[in-house]
Amino acid sequence: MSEMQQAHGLAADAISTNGIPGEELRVYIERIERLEEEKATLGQDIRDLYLEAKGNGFDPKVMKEIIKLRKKDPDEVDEEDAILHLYKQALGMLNPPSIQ
Amino acid sequence: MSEMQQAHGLAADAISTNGIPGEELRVYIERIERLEEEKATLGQDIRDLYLEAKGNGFDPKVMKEIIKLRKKDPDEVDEEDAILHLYKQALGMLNPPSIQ
Amino acid sequence: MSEMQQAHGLAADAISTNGIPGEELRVYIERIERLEEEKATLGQDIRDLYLEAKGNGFDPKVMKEIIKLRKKDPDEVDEEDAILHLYKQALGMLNPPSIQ
Amino acid sequence: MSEMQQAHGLAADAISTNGIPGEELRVYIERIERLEEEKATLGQDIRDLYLEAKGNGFDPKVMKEIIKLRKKDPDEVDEEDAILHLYKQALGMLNPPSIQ
DNA sequence: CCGTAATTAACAAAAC
DNA sequence: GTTTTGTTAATTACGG
Repeated sequence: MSEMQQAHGLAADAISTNGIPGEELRVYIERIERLEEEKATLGQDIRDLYLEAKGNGFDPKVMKEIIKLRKKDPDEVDEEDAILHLYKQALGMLNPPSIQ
Repeated sequence: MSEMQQAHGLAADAISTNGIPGEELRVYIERIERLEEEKATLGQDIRDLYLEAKGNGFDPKVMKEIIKLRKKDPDEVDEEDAILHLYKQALGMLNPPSIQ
Repeated sequence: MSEMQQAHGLAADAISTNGIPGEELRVYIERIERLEEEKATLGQDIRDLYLEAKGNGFDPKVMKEIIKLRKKDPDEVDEEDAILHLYKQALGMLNPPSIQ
Repeated sequence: MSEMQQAHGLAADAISTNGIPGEELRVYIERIERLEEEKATLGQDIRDLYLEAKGNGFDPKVMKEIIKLRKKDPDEVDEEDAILHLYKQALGMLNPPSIQ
């Protein structure tokens, strides 16, 4: 068996005249296209949900921030917040203590 | 009925002490997180498929190019190719005619 | 200087045989390439600075966060922080009051 | 000399009460902000040039493609084009030979 | 060197 | 309509 046939794991008649196993390639392409379509649908669903939430008085931008925070380890978040706070102090970026 | 209750369409007892209808917000957040999870799973599936194709001798980068082309209107593609070719000519970027 | 102009003795019109004014196009391309080169150099300088700061004990990620905050209007930042805080309250995401 | 002073290479009086050498941090931040500003200016200049070229009849999208090609090794470009052509053949995506 | 993470550029969508 | 904003894709840099 030739190297190319071994590489692609296909019978000889699945190989196009140019040496590319077109059927195998087509199957990969179509499976990926199908998955990307589903992914795009979910993206649209998510966008719709944010719009609906916005219509009900919620702030999508802040919702996204919440979701981002919930994905992270709380300890990591606290740690990073602490460093950020130190840097703000060192740079005089903090609001007056009365509103902390 | 208060303005906020009207805006959010919720019964009084669904409103947190801070004025945010927490349950409604939580439901939105959790629905979005669920959809994002499914979306991420599909993204992983697509990556896996590219890896499998690569293992079988295909070039993922070129596959992506193919998929991008298939999404476009063929006439658009031809049109843009034609302009690109003109620009290459004008800039002397073309290979010798023998291999065109 | 354009080869084509020399070859064809074209002057003001500078139009290639394919109808594209190659000299004008080339000038645009080269000006853009020059600017992109300078832009890339600055990007490298910035990366070097972050590395140097990291070597001196600073956290580049937090520095980036600081820089992002300094670009925004402080009132906007405070406003958004306030909403974020309300949402966290409503979702029970706040740490115990003792460490607020 | 304390560990922190060594790490930051600063005299004791440059250290804020919270342990962060604020002056050193501020200098880094401001240098980076300056460089980013210059970088943004170049980005705007590039955008302006594309707009001007567009106003003179050139296609910015194709110009970008040209610039991308000129950055790459020509052999790489040819190689990838060849694979793309093979895949198109194998998938029946080629135009009739008469217009190749 | 490979996979991962982060930056950047391209594209699409939505606000004004 | 255009102009910004947000999302997605791709390149690049980094660490294992």
